[in-house]
Formats: sequence, C-alpha cells, structure tokens
Amino acid sequence: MTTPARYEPRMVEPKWQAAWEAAGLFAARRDPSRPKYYVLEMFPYPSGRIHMGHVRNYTMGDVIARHRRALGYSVLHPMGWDAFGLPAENAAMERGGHPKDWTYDNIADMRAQLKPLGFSIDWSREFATCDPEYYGQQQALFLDFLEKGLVYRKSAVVNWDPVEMTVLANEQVVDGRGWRSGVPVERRELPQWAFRISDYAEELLAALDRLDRWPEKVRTMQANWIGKSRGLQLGFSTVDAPDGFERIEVYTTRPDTLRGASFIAISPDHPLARHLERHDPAVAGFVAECRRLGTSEAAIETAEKRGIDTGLRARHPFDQGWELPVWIANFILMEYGTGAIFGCPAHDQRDLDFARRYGLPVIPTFEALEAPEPVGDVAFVPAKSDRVRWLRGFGWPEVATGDTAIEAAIDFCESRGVGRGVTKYRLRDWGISRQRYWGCPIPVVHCPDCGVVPVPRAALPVLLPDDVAFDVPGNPLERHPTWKHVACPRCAGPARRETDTMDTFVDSSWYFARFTSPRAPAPTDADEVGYWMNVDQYIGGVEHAILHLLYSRFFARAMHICGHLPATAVEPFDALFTQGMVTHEIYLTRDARGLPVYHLPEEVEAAEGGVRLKATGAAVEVIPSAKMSKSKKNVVDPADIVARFGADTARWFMLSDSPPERDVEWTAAGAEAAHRHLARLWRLAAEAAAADDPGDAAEDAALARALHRTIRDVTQGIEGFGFNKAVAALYAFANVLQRTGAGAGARRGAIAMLARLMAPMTPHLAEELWEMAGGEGLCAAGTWPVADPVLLAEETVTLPIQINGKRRGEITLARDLAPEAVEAAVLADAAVQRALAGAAPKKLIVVPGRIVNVVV
RNA sequence: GCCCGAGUGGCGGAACGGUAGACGCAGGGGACUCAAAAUCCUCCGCCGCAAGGCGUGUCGGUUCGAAUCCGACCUCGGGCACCA
Repeated sequence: MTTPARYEPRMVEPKWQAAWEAAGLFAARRDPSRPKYYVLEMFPYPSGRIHMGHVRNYTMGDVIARHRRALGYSVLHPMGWDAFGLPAENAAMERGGHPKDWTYDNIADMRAQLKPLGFSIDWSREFATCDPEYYGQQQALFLDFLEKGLVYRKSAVVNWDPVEMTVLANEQVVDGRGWRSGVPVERRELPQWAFRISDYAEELLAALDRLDRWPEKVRTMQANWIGKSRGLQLGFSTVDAPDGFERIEVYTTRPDTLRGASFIAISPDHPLARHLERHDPAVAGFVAECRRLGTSEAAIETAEKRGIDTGLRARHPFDQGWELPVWIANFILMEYGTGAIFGCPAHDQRDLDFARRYGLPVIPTFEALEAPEPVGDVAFVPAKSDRVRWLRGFGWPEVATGDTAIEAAIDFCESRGVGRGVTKYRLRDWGISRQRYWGCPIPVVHCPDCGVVPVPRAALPVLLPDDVAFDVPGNPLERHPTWKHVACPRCAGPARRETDTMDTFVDSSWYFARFTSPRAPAPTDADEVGYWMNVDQYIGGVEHAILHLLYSRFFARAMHICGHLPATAVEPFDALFTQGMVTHEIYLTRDARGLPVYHLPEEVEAAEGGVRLKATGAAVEVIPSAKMSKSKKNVVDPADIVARFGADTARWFMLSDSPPERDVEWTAAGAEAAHRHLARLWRLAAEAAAADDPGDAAEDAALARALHRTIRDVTQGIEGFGFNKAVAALYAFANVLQRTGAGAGARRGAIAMLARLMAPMTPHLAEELWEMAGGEGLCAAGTWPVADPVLLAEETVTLPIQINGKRRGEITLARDLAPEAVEAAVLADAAVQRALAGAAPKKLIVVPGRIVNVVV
C-alpha cells in the first residue's frame, strides 16, 4: 500500500482534480441520445476575492451537477463573470488604473481561488460580459430589439450631483447627498433608452402561475412588483388654472371613496407643478426641496409627508359647487398612475397624516358595522372583502364590501361620463441608459439630419476606447476627444455616437442563453439553445428575486420574438432555488472616542470570561452574526480554509447544519468538526482496506440495512434541496460504520457505496474512499446507488400512546397489524388502563404507523 | 413607508397536523497516555430528590392532537427600479 497514513487533502485534492480534467468529465456535450440537465448558479461579480457565499452557492450547484451526471444526464454546468459595473470605475477613481485591467486581474484572481474547490464546471465555456465577443452580440440584440419596437427613447429622472456634474446611482446617494461631494442631489431629467417591459406586464404576471418550481415567495414578490390594479381614471376640472391645465387626471383604486375626497395632490414632477414652479417662488422652493430627495422610492416614501397648497381649486365631479384644494405633495410618484390623486383621509393613513398636518377635512364614506368610531389619528382601512356600512355611497346597498362598492362606483361613474374603469400596472418600462464608461456601448449614432441611426451590423462590436481617464468627474466617453465623433452611417455627414452605456442588468439578462454556445457568431445557435435550454435548476440569492429574474423573463420573450430563443424558452428557468447568506459573528473594540474598531476572526481568541484580542489581550465585544462584509471585518477567506483544511471541508461545512434557503453561520469550531469527520471517514476506509476479518452474517445484514436507509435519505436530501438532511444521514451512517461488527469485505462494500453518496458533496475524499475500497475507475464517473426496498422494510413499529393529547407511553407492534388489533392492544396497555380507571374511552384515534390517542 | 421572508436547547438545526430537540457544535464525566495532542466511550431542553410539571418570538383561535393551520402583534433579515 502506498497510500499515506492519514487524510492529506492538500496532497490528494490537486491529484483528483487533474484526473477529472484528464478524463474530460465535465465538458458539456450535446448528446441527443441522453437526457440533458442545465444547472446554473448566478454568475459572480469579479470583486477580486471569492467569499464564503460563493463557496456555498457553487457547492450547491455542484452537488446537483454531479448527482445528475451520476444519474446519466448530459450536464451543462458553466461559469462566467458579470464583469461590467460601477465598482471598476470607482476603483479607477480611487486607486488609479484602468477598469479593464482591474476587472481582468480580478477575474484571474477569482478563477485561481475557485478552481481548487473542485467544482465540476465546464471551464471551456467561460466568458466575461465585458469581453467584446459577448457585448458585441448584446449590441446585435439591441439592434434586433430596436427593429421590433422593443426599445425606445424617453425622458427619465436621474440623481444629479451638482458638484461632480455626474449622475449618481441610488447607492451613491446617502441621506439625500452625494457620497463623495456631500452636497444635496437633484432629480434631473435626461433622454434615456428604455425597453418596453411594461407591454408584457400582463403576460409576465400570468406566466408566474406556470412557474411551479419557483419559490412561492418569489412569485408573490414579482406579482406585487408588476402590481396589477383595477381602478377609475377621472378628470377633475380646475378653477382658474393656467392654460392647458383645465383638467387634472387622477387615478384611484378606491373610487368608492370619491365622496370622501378632501384634496387633490399632485407629484412635484407633475407637468402642472413644473408649470407653477416657473411662476411661483414658493412652489419653486418646495419643488426644489422635493427634488433633493433623489430618485429612490424608499427615500421618498420614508421622508416626512409634506406639501404646499397651490391655491388652485378643482371641482368635485358629483357637485360642481364643491371645490377641492390642489396640493403638491412630496410622496406622490409621477411614475405611478397619472402622478395625481384625490386624498380621502378617512380611509388612507397617509392621506390622513397629510390632512391632519395641514388642517384638511376628514370625511368618512363608510363605517364599521359594529361599534363604529369617529376617525381620529388612525384611518379606518378595513380589508376590501369586509362588509361595512356606507354613509356616502352612490347607488349600491347600504351594507356592502369594498370590492362590491368599487365595481359599483366604476359602473356608476362610467354611466355618468365621469372617468372610466381602467387596469393599470405598477411595472414601469426598463430604463437602460447609464452615463458611464464601464458598460456595453449602445450601438446607435445621433445625426443632426437623420436623427437616431443604428450602427450597421458589420460595424459591431462598438468597442469601448481604452484611452480614458478617471481623474475628472463625468462620463469619460462623453469627454473622449475622438471616440464619439463618427460619420453618420446613413448620410455620411458628421454625427455623434451615443455615449450612454447599458445597465448591467442587460448583461445578466441573457448570459444563461450564451453559455449554450459561448463562441457562436450570433447571440445564440439554434441547435445548441434547442438542446440545452431551459436552465433546469437556477440557484442564487433571494436579493435577485425581482429585478434580475423579471428582466431575464422579459429578455427571453424579446429574444424569442427576434428568433434567438425557441418558444419553449420564454420562461428560461424551469426551477429556481434561492439560497441564504453566510454570516459570521462580528468582533469589535472601542477607540478613545468610543467608536467601534472591527477585528478579523483570526485576530481574536476565546479566553476566560469572554473573547480577547490575540495581540493585546484586550476584551472584545461580540455582536451576533450578520452577513459577511469587509467593512465589519467578519469575513473568512475561502482560500485560507482550503489551504488549512482542504476544499472538501469547506464544501461539507457549507452544506451541513443550516437548510440551504436559510442563512448559515460560519464558525471556526464547525469547520474543524467538519474536517475531523472527513478524516474519520478516511481512517475507517484505510482500516477496512487493510483488514480481512470475516465478521458475522447478522452484523453484515444490519450494516446493509443502514446503508440502504442512507441511500434513500441522501437521495431524498439532494433531490429535495435538503443538503443538511443528506449530511445528517451521512453522519448517522458514519456512526454505524464505526461501531459495526460487520466483516472487512462488507465494510469495504459499504464504504464504496458511501463514496458514491458523498461524491457530489466531497468529491475528492470520495475518490480516496472509492480507491481504498477497491473501486474501479473514477468515482466521479460512477452511477448513483439505488436503495433496495427489501432492505428498507421494517418488521415492527413503535407507536407512542397519547392520553388526551399528552404522550403517556408507547407500544411496539407488528408493522401491518389490523387497526382493530391495534385498538385492543392499546386498551390492554397498563398506562391506558390506569387512565381509564374502568371507564370506556370517549374516543380512540389510531393513525396507522404513527400514533394512538385515547380521549378519556 | 410599501412588498416578501424568518424566529425551536448554550449554538446551527430535525420533525407528511401525530413521540419536539434527529444530526452536528459547545460543555460535563470517563478510557487510552509518563503527560499532552489525536482518538474512543458516555451524559447533555428547563424546573424538580422524585412523581411530575413547563417548554418551538408574544397573545388569542381551530383541532382528539399545533413548531406546523388561522388572526393580531413583536423582533430580525431581503427588495424598493442607477449596488450587483
């Protein structure tokens, strides 16, 4: 025997990785004779270091990929890089250098950290979205979308930093101020390119029902995001308003409260507000202040509700003598509905807060059936399905539900010519223009004579220029001396390139399709997408539940319209799994001013009476686990873990303990325990390999039964995304294996099967076990074990006995005893006899094979 | 503010509406050792000597039976359209 005397992952892991590579096991091959399986984890942003979240994400995908391969599928499991985006430009500004170098260096670093983890990835398909080969095809897609009318120009608001003269991302706006300049941001309108996703709102909503292998919560979030609503759109005629503003169009989902209206409120971005702004300094001041909130909906909605009375009045549609004041309010969004509402303070908390602040009337339109109370500081907002008594209805029964009243109100208004019933969606068109360098150039030219002219396809890709500088603010493409100056493709006259680049969500909206033919001279290859699509299992963080996944669903439809995807692929992800984060405790001490100073986990140690700094012995505060983040220093570098324990330990620990959809806490003790367990298995295998004891038949049979239960449980665990349960079953089997009196041959047979069961999770160790147990060839090329039903059958069953729902004893009976016989046996039980004290039971519930409950 | 989740021993968690705490960590006790490491055995929800009682974020409800279903609330997390 030449095997080393103990488990040495540093030596064996590279060996097996080389063996897999030499055997070409992970190259995805289009093989129509076999079923295919496409497993995809959301591709990483190349920040430069992989983190434990990546390890968890890609380990889960690898378990699925290796399991499916063992089941005989032709598996596609690719990897790439979501490589455009802000951080590269921020790095260039802060540290100098070029976004391109920063990005490709990071990719090289991360690839080097990822490969030692032993993932069964087809690396030949790797690409980065910043490769001209990729973004050039994306530009071709853009031109296709343009031809089909799926892209258009519109005006949209952005965060404008008046000092940096730059558009800021929402992330770069902190408390309404630019993160670098510190000055209040402004909302500013710019012409932008947008995709017509809102045309597909109904389709994207309806199709959610068919995504039955997506988490319910994700479908709910998407449905709410699309936000289909039924309501009334009506015009309020104005009194003495400026020309062109004779009517204010209002959208409401509660037309039943129309007779409780107390004011009209319009958005600060409403055309009327913009008009008044030019003539009224007070309005101008208020509107300017609103624009300092930036564009983030969260910021707008959490800001204090404020408004200004325009002095204009609007007539109530049911009573021309009833005039409502017109206010501009900071919480009305121009993007939703018509950008104007009527306020009914009695039945909307936000309207009520506003009315109380500004002394506006509160007019209830309905009240509770029982114990009605006047509205104080809490609006009366029952569920629409609740029945209420109407005080100011118009034509429906006095007692009715909100739902009934809404439909009746729409009918009534339509019959009187006051507005019309409409269906609206909250979903807005997808603005993709970014005033930044490090993104995919939008392939159009602006010609003073011809207007917007697409770049000819032969001229694609429109390459980003390399000679750019980031030492001055603004878009480097805009400032570049020559790049934007081109001849118009149509008239050959002087024209200007579009200097906006695309939102990086565009890049990630079709990468899954590109993986099927990453070097094709078109966005996709019909044979390849036909074979590989759809993604059978998609895995990623729940933070992408709405935007990325919704955009991808739209993109798949648009690509289908342009002939790049088959009709069967308009829903590109058959199954979705959203995994939890990796968390860690946070360690901190305080500086002289009491501000926190964070410390890396390796800088602290547990000591008497708490945690201390290794260097100084200072006491350390421990904060409960939170998502690993560099700023809090609660990070563990996967490369360190691999160097210390090996990849299999990192993989095993990431799968154990926590269910995959929940957060998992990284602990040093847990990682060490995982490593100890793997070393124990290695030892058991080495012992079995060297032994030749005959054992005995009963022990051999007991081991076989335990093995087959394990096969069943691990298979169920993997197929049901219960990796932690599969791990628990494998721990339990290791305990059996350790204590068994079975013979060496039986033990080797069991270890060979154990190797196959562990191969998806700890593939390197599995090869070791497989080899020591005398297995032929590579374990990674093997087939998945099948549990023998005969060995799973149990002969007896132990039933707990409850008396009045409390457990009071148990009884062991033959497995398939008739219910009457079970009842008789239960009634004869001593504990039951005692509880009954001679009386007959009121009720006897027998759940076969489960439990018995005696009600006395 | 709005939408979506999650809360079970000291800790991570397990449990088709049917024995709450599988499996692991930490901890206690023991074996081996000159000693230590490693390894192995064993105990381990809380209160109680015991009988027994109490326990799944809080408060109610449905049920023979609730961690699980329903309602209200609390806390923590994710998303809110230019972070990815």
